[in-house]
Amino acid sequence: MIEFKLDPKGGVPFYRQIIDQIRYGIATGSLKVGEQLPTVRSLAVDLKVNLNTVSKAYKELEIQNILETQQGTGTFIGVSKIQINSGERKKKLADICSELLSIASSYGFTADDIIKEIKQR
Amino acid sequence: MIEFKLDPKGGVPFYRQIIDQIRYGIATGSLKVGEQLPTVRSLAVDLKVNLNTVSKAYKELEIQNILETQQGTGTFIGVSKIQINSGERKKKLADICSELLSIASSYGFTADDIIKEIKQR
DNA sequence: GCTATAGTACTAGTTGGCTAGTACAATATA
DNA sequence: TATATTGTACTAGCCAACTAGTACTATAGC
Repeated sequence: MIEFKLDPKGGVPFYRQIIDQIRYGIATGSLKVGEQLPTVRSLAVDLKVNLNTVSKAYKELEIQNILETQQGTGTFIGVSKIQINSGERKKKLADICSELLSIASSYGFTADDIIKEIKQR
Repeated sequence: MIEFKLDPKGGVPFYRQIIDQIRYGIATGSLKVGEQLPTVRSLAVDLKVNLNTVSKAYKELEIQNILETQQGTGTFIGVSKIQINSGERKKKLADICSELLSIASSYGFTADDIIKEIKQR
């Protein structure tokens, strides 16, 4: 189970906040494989947003093979990728690093700068 | 000097592409301190965009203390921050790393994962 | 001072992302 | 099979980001 919360400020869209919280829940173990998520309607009511907003979040996570949905039944944490497919996982990490490294380099920072900074934490 | 180029595809706004290219030019040494940039008009004609688009890029870089503009004279690479103000530089690096860490952690990656990935390059 | 050249300001149109309203379709279960 | 429950599809409105058009202001240099 997991407690959802939305922050209207900060500019992060609602559907993305939902996505992040589910991802984080899975990553930290609060959400387990096979567990059922709240229905789009109940979560929508709970968070006081439209059910399409919740639906959009679920849908995106389903595309990423993280959730599995069955009309009439509900939405569940998928057995599939996040823990299993280490190939895709590696690629994702590589993507994230590439993105941020290119930003950093446009500011004149090197990979070493970043590593040093991260290690300090 | 530097050769500007815009990519209409990819979704990166024109003004941001201009910013990135100037930053990159400074970081790599193609643009030197005190050097004059193309005028907003000439660069606008060159890139086939509105002069306001170029102006927006220059203005943003001026706010960041990277460029210095003088109405009637032109726009120049500033002597100031990018090389000198190491305080702001440090903060920028910290920001970038925070961003990187938070995105990565939402995917379940740790700081060590990131460091490993970056070192491989 | 006059004029060319440089940046600035104001306005407006377009577009895409986000959210909501509402109707539809599929499944479970009694 | 009837009905409740679940996800889906389609449409529309809002808003911010982006770009452009056009007029204005400041400086250089003759």
